[in-house]
Amino acid sequence: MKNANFGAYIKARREQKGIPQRIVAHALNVDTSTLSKMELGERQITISMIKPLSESLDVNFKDLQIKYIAEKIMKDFSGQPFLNEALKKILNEEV
Amino acid sequence: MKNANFGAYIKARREQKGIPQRIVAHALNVDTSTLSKMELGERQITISMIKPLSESLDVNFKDLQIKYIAEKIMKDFSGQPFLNEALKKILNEEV
DNA sequence: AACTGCTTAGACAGTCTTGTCAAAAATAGT
DNA sequence: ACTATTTTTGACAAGACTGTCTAAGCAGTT
Repeated sequence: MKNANFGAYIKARREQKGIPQRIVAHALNVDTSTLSKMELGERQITISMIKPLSESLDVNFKDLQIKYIAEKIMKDFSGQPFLNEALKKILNEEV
Repeated sequence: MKNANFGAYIKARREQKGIPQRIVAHALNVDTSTLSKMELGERQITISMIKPLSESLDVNFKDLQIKYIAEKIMKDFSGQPFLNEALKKILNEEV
């Protein structure tokens, strides 16, 4: 897992499809200024934005949510000695 | 994983050992008012506090970190349909 | 009752984060 | 070059959050 930036990924996807910020910003109920900052990592993207993001960008919701969550966790906890054990604990208890 | 509260757990442990807030608060470089609020869930406990917490409370660091991280992740993402897949993704890539 | 130590509550200023606005900068289309 | 559209920037007010201080509440002791 690279220290990838989710905002940059969103931006790349959006440009790939030729969709202007205007469209995506509207789906998120923010203005383009806010979306621009999200893409540049200057504003947080919240978990509740993943659905409208996936829809307005026409990308797979499942993949996007997985990517988002994984990156967020790595951002918060990468380098912690027992991160893996914590993840396993959740997986085991969440049966 | 119950919707357990980490602060409450810390508090229970501390009382179990008969350690006053004064001691733990000093280890964390905060005053007892702040620690009280942490125990009651009115202030955040950060990952960097886990080490001094484990030391001042004489509890196993590994267990405490695992518990802290697992609860934090559940707090942020429980209910998300693809949380498990995101955790597996991290575990697979972090070899 | 008074005293001691422990814990909690409320108020507070300081800091950080948020989304918006207006303007500037960059890009594309003609 | 000009125009229209898109994107970024900086400033800003509003709100949330942090740790501290002070004082209150509580239990035990003398």
